[in-house]
Amino acid sequence: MTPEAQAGRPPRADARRNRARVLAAAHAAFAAQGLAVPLDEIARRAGVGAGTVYRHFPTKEALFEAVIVARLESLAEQAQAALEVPARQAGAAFFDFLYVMLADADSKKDLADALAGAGIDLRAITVVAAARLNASLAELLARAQAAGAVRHGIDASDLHAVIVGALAAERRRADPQRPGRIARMVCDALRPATPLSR
Amino acid sequence: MTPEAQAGRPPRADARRNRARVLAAAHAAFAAQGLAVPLDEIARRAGVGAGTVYRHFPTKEALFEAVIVARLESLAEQAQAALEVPARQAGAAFFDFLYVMLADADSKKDLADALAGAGIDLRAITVVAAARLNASLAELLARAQAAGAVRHGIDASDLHAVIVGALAAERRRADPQRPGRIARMVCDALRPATPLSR
DNA sequence: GACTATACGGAACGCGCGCCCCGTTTGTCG
DNA sequence: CGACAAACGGGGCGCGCGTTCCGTATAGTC
Repeated sequence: MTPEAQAGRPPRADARRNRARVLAAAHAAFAAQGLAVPLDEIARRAGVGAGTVYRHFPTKEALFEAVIVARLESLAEQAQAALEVPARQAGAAFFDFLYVMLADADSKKDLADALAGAGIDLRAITVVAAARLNASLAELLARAQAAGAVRHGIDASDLHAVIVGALAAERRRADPQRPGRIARMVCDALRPATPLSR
Repeated sequence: MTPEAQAGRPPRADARRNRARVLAAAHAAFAAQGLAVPLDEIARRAGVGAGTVYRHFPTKEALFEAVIVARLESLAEQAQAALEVPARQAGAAFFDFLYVMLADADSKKDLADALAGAGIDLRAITVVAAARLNASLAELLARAQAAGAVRHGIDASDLHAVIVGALAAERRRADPQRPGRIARMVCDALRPATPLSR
């Protein structure tokens, strides 16, 4: 349609800088307090006015989506990378990634809220990012099961549910001394029963 | 102080009935939608006016607390009952109660929210009820461990975290076809490793 | 250094919801 | 059946927060 319009001219330097600041502040604020955080506080943290936030993101939900999509895409990339291992290491790759995912989201309210769909209806973009992550996750799971490292009888949706649960559990305790304790239990739950593995 | 005042005369019949209605409606509403549900909707569901709700419960949070305390006390009673078994059945008693607890809270948002402390600061009464439940739970766990039915190396706080997580996971999927699937996985995670038990 | 489009900040608006008030209804007791 | 207190209900107030608007500041350009 209007190629010059959709390309536009590059945004001003301070605009780019402020956009980045807002995203970072929103990431921190959402992670710490979930969706409940007032938008004014995000603006304050970013050192900008409320109006500036709205020029970059049309709505608060859009801002939240942007933060979540960024995190989901980061996770999806790592999952993709985990698929690049030989079949024999499929089990290790699966569990390693699970640890990464749970550790990344440790004490972060936003991802858990988003995955749990707490109150908000996820928009198309978010769904796309989540779908990519889920696809990789399902593939990792299937390969780990084929390699005998993960029990049969569970599917991707079970895995998804368990991950959401583990996220909620980890964030609940917020125990910096022993991070990943829940993650270890979950991983044990996924493994086929073996003679005492510890 | 004023014994006639604190005893008072028995409340009117319709007052008792309406109080019960409000509690039931609040239970359903909170379970279905969490804290987010507007108070007017609870009143509407109960078939009363908003003013009536406030005459029985001074604040929305108090109403929420009343609902939660009722559920916690019910669970605490069942946990207490589960302690009445011989030591040899400690493992079964523990897992049975875990199933009850997870099943009871299946697809109920309120309990999970309350246990997770989502946004609200729990008041003294709630804490008392939760403490009683936790004490019984810890005792059940200890006995099950002593009986060799549950692995060592986890404590009551681990258990608590896992339960919160499982609640979140169960409520996420809301799959009426296969209830308790997460619960089964969690129970497997708690058991000491054994030759394939399924 | 001046000019313009772009971006900024924060005051102002509207809405939703928790909470309160008061005219009306209803249960209870003589 | 009549009278009085207890309880009801829903309209209204105030606040918090998402969103918008516009006067001001500043990056980019000649």
